[in-house]
Amino acid sequence: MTEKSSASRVHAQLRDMAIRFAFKPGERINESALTRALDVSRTPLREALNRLVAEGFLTLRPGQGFFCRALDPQQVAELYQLRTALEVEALRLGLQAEDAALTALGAHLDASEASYAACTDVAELVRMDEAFHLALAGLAGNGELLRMLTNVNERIRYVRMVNLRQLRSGAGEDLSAHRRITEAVLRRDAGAAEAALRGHIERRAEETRALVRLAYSQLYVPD
Amino acid sequence: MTEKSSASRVHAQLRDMAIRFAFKPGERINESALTRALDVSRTPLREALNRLVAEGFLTLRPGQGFFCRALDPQQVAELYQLRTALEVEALRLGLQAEDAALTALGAHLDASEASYAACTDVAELVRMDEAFHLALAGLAGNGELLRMLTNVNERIRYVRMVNLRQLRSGAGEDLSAHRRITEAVLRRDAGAAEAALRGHIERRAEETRALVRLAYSQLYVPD
DNA sequence: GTATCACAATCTGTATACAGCTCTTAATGC
DNA sequence: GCATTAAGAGCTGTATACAGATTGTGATAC
Repeated sequence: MTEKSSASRVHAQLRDMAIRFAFKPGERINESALTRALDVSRTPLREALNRLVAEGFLTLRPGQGFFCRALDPQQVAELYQLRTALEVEALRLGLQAEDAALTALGAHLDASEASYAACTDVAELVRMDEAFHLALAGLAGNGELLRMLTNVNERIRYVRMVNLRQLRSGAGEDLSAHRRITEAVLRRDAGAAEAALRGHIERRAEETRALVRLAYSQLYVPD
Repeated sequence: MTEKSSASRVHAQLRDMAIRFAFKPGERINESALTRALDVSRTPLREALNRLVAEGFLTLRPGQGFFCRALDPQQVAELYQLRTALEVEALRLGLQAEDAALTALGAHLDASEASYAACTDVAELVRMDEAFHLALAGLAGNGELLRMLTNVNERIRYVRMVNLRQLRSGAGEDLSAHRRITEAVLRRDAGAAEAALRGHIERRAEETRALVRLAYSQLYVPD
């Protein structure tokens, strides 16, 4: 069953590790240690690392090797703005989709709403949250846009998990945000849909911004 | 003076080649030939190729190697939509910038308008066009957004050159589009600025779409 | 003339080897 | 005790070697 190449397999593994900050922010990545951990030679390992650099998960300092990306408020804020840009434009485009696609989105929400409210696993929660937003953005039928949005999502997934954990433990989560967006979409009300979506993302961005600023010390929880 | 690593140097060279479609769309890339042409071994070459895959310039078919990206109307349309998404949101954010930054954009336009109208070199024309849009997007102060926009620009630069060449030889170029956008920005008129920018990009996208569809056969001009 | 199959050449993907640089550490001088 | 420095280990970046797969070619059968 090990059909795929070592490089792509290692690339997927390393991306998962980078998403969950298995490498600490700013940390240097030891290639020799990784070859032992992942049981590959340095050639495919470095090919995967180079791809992760291009994807924004790592940086490469010449002569010093690969480092994990930083995790500062500025970077997170920028990525949330990027997410807004992509999702809002995708929404505009998606409103041109045919009725069947829109009602499918509504059905998706109806089906997942209950399990979303009942879910206690934060990772699963984020997965469902991302799934809704990706389904919404998918209405645009733009593969490149979806690819970039997926990349942005992966790069902020960690702080998004912390954000949702906080919301669940605290008081403030607004479970009807997705519903309001979806209803505006079903009405093909572009103004209301865009306002709801933009407000939803920016609210989460603001929460996360405060989180990253104030709680940086406990933001990284080692295994 | 050869300070930088082979891999990054080769990466820059290959990106330039990919931008100008020195590799034909869909063409398979012969690594051995490239090692001779660029005078490096396959290891840094393949590291650079892997980064270009992540950047969207190439694709990698398992067991068959690297291929140049396609050049089909759908792909181009998607990238133009992506450009709209990024630039429009950057404009929204940029309107919050301080006066000095806005007037600097106006000065940039004043300074370049004459040479833009007089310029006959299409490559230089595209460079100036991109420079204006990047300066506009730069007002947002979002490095990640600018990075993605730069990548999108590089991937559509070839068709943009063809588009501008056609506009210059024909009748239709609207040289005042940038001016109208800038004036709305200086007035901090968000609605007018967004409408002008969106209309400008979508007009060019539509021209390019027709171009790619109808003139695909002469779109690729080998050296 | 067309399809099938075998063989050879070529290419991809990976492992390994090695040169040069970087960082650490220990020793020395003050 | 502290800064400086020199030696050593470890690491990065690149070249090369090799196994397996793929593609192209030519022969053969029909």
